[in-house]
Amino acid sequence: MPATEIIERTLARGGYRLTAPRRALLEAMQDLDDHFTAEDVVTAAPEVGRATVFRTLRLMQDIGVVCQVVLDDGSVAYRLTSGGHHHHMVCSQCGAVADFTSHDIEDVLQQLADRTGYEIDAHRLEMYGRCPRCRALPDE
Amino acid sequence: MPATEIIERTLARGGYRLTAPRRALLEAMQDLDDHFTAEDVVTAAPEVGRATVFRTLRLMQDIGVVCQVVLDDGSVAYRLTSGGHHHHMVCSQCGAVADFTSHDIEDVLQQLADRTGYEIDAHRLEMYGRCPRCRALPDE
DNA sequence: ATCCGCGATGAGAATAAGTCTCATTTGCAG
DNA sequence: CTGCAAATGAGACTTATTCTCATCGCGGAT
Ligand SMILES: [Mn+2]
Ligand SMILES: [Mn+2]
Ligand SMILES: [Zn+2]
Ligand SMILES: [Zn+2]
Repeated sequence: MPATEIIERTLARGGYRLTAPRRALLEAMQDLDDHFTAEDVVTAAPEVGRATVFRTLRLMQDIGVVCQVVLDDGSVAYRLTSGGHHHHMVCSQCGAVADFTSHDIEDVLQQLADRTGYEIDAHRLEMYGRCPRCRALPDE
Repeated sequence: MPATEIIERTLARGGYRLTAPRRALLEAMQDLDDHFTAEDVVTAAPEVGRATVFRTLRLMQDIGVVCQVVLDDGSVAYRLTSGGHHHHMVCSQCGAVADFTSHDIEDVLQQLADRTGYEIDAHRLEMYGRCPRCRALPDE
């Protein structure tokens, strides 16, 4: 949950202009669910042009403020992120996404690289299941 | 690299009809690269209807004959698979995809689940980097 | 404070990607 | 062989994303 201010500073640091549309989109994304589609953003910020939404989404990914989540049906959603490498756990019941990091996972991947001769310089791990809260619920 | 025959048996086992279009698409996919888009298949099998290509792609995923690969730009490609749970390593230089399985990874994920209280019933891991062959090449 | 250049924007068209409809075909169980 | 439910395909349709280009406005320089 990155503060608007931090994000704006990140933008500036990258040499990007701090424009009204970018501010508006940022705010819109913060008001949206924990993950959202490009179209959600278009709808949530009708005053901003469609092209700008897509451009901004890409920009924010580049500077690490927004990340992609691959849902279990293969579709992609976006999500504000506090930056840094991490993974996702998507609850199939309530739809919530949680961020995860794990040294163990990174270690195992490094070992895999060593063992196979591949040079892994990025990876993506998405997990699907049920969150503790949903598991605790009575119902089916 | 599953033999056509095995796939056809898998189809039959699932109670699906062994139709000419399905045969044609299967052959087309085998002739394509190690991964391909839906559009690639449409092009490679012009005699088969567009809708059937998409339907068949989904069907083959359902029966485990085709899997999705999430590329590093977030786009999705398809790939014939010998079935079973596995992960991908995508070479950013030559584009080749290799399948991977690792007990260590599965173990670590199970531990993560235990520790966090999440119930993980599926996951997706894609790795990006360079394959041994490309690393061995002289050039930049 | 003002200016100016270039990055950024938006309306809308264009393209890409995937889905739907429904009349016709066809695999295959009986 | 027959009958019929499953499967197909043409092409329209919907949805997603990119492109174009005239105009705008952020922010470094003065
Ligand atoms: Mn990781
Ligand atoms: Mn796995
Ligand atoms: Zn949940
Ligand atoms: Zn390679």
